[in-house]
Amino acid sequence: MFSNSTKYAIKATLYLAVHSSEKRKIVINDIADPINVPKAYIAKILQVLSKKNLISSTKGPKGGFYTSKENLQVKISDIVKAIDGEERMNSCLLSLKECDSNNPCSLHHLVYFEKQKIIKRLGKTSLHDLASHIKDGKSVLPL
Amino acid sequence: MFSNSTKYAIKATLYLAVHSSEKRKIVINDIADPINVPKAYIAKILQVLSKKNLISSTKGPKGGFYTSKENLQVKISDIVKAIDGEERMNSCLLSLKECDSNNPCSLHHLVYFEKQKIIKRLGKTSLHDLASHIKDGKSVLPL
DNA sequence: ATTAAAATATGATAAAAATCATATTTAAGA
DNA sequence: TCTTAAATATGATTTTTATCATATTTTAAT
Repeated sequence: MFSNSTKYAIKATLYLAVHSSEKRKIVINDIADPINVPKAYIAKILQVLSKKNLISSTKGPKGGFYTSKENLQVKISDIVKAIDGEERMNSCLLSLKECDSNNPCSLHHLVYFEKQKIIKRLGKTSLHDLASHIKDGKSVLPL
Repeated sequence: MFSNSTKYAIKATLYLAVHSSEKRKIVINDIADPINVPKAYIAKILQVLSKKNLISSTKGPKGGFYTSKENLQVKISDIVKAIDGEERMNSCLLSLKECDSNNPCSLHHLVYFEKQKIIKRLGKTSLHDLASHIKDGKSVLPL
C-alpha cells in the first residue's frame, strides 16, 4: 500500500511529533537511530517533507528537525501524498486506470468500501492525534 | 498491496476462468494479449501457478493453459500467496515485525479491522465466483 | 519415427526503488 | 569574522523488481 519511503516518512514524523518541539529540535542522527532507518536515506526524505512544510527544520548549530504546532495538524494522508503521490494509494487493486464504480474491475466490490473507509480515516488523523495516542500508551512508536 | 506479478497473475487466471475449460485450452499468446501483459512475463507467472496446481496446462500441439473444475475453486488469496508469499499481504502498514493487537503500531487501529475484512473476503472468493460476476456483467475483465 | 506446436526451465537485461556518499549552504557562538 | 554544527542538494551505487530471450522438453498428428 505504501512505499518504503512513505513508511519511513511516517515513522520519522511520528517520532518528531512525540519527541520534538520548536525548542527541542532533533538532529538527523538522533532520528535515524531510534526509528531504525538508514541516516542518509531518512535525511533525504525529511528534506522533502521539510520543503513541503509538513515538518520544520533549521540549519546550523542548535538546528535540527521538529514539528511546529501547525505541523501537528498535518494528516497522515498528507505525508503519504508528499512521498508516494496521489495516485498510488487511490489506485485500483489491479492498477487499472479506468476502474471505478461505473466500470468496476473484478475485485472492486471486494475492497472498495473498506479501502475508502481507511483512506478517509488517514485523511482525518493528524500527527497530534497519533502522538497523543502513543503518549497515552495506546499504541507504540514504530521501530 | 499486491506486487505487479500478483496483479498479472490475477488478471490471467480470471481470463482463464472466464474463457477456458478442459476442452478449450488457451495458448500463452492468446492470454498475454487481451490482458495486456508482456508474453514472456506472464508465461513465467503461469508456470508458477501451474506448478502449484492453481491452473492447469498441457504441453505440445493442442496444448495450452486452462482452469479445470477444481481450479475454479481456487481462492484469490491462493494466487496472492503463490506469487507474493504469505507475508506481504498480512504485513503491518509500516512493515513492523512485532505489530499485532497486543503491541499495535500507531496506525494499527486505523486499518486493522477493515484490512482483516478484505483479507477474509479474498480468502472466500473463488475464481468461479468472480467469473460468474463477470459473466453476469456486474464487473469487467481487467486489461 | 518425425515434425511441429506447445509449455517449461533457465538465465540475461533493463528499469525502478532503496541506499550510500559527499560537497554546499546556513546560522549560532566564540 | 571565523569556526563548527547542522540541514540541503546532488549524484553514485546497490538491490530488487520487472521484462526479455532462448534452449529444452513434451505431446499430438502425420
